Amino acid sequence: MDFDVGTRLKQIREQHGLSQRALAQKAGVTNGTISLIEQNRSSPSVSSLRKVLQGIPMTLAEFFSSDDLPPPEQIFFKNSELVELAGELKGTVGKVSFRQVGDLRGRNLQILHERYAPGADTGRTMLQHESEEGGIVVRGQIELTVGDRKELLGPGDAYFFDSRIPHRFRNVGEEECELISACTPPYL
Amino acid sequence: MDFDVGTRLKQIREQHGLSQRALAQKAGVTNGTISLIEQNRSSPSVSSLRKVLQGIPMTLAEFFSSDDLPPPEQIFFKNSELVELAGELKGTVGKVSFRQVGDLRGRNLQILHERYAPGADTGRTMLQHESEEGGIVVRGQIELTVGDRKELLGPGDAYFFDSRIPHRFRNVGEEECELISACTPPYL
DNA sequence: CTACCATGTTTAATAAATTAAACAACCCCT
DNA sequence: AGGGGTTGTTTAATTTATTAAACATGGTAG
Repeated sequence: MDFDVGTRLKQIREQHGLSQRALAQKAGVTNGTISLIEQNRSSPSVSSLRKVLQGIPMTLAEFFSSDDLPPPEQIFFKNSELVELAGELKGTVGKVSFRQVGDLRGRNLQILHERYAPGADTGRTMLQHESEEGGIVVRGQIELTVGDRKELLGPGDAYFFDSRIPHRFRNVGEEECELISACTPPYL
Repeated sequence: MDFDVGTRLKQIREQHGLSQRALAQKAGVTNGTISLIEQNRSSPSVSSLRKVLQGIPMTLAEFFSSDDLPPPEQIFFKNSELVELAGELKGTVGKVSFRQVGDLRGRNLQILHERYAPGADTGRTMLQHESEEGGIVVRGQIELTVGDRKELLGPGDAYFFDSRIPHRFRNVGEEECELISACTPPYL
């Protein structure tokens, strides 16, 4: 957990086009404080940091959520690629199957049970919400396009991607398609 | 941005079954420090807070991403109670159905596609991970017990609850049960 | 009931963050 | 060139957090 508070603050401040003094005034601290923090020569109290971030403005959660999470490398998962977790669950009785999509270190997720009529199509290409989404196909087939990758997914197949990448769902079959998905943070 | 650091820390510490002294030792600070922070009588420096959280362990981002969501009041959702979102999605073409489980303000979620053989049963009653979980039944029937509430869920029905509440899944039918769930933060 | 061990709280001494003000460097303008 | 304005940095004084140790409470065994 080596979080570089100083560099992070400087980065954010400059991204907002603020000088140390300008930010200091809006935040109600002195410019010296900002300087020392950015050099990591003092570790601000959270109350100070909160004041500083109020001048941005930005929440503490946003500040520390700068683990610019690299987009997961694997996007499409075939049925057999789902990770079975039942074996690692303690206290289970009988035959239980828990199968996980990818190696998620998820964020806020919205669970969706989606159905697509034959020929149905979502033209959604851009998301302002920085979010991730994933899902599992239950019935039928769906053509999923994510960036420059395209895949036809059938029952048991799954997907997981950063939804800032343009994407699209199309039911190219003649059967209704049913899938269950999750999105983080919630799409609506 | 009124983040209650003290209350938050106390909450987390107790959820992990640690005393102030136990946490202090693991973190490399004194018990008095923990006490004062929890009473909001001192605002820790982020370096101190980082040390404390390392004893949990927990990242700063996770710590501040605690918009203490009150446990959702509704636990069981009948098929018809799922919230249809397709109408609010812009740019869709054709017949698309997006149905959401509850009014989630989710956190880190783990997506699971679960199957239960007839008679299968999870005896899991306690979770140390503060987490939420939810899911949708795809096939078969499952008896879900959450705290003092019990419900038999069939295809299309769903659930959503705070998994710190003792809970249990039982397939009481003669058919295999299949459901898709999500858990936040990841269970394993 | 008493002794003991764990818990959280408080207090004076110490260490560290924050301030206020001065310093140095840079750019722009006349 | 030389002001006037800005930038970020530094330094001594002050405020605040942190420590170490004592205090108070609660439960439990003997």
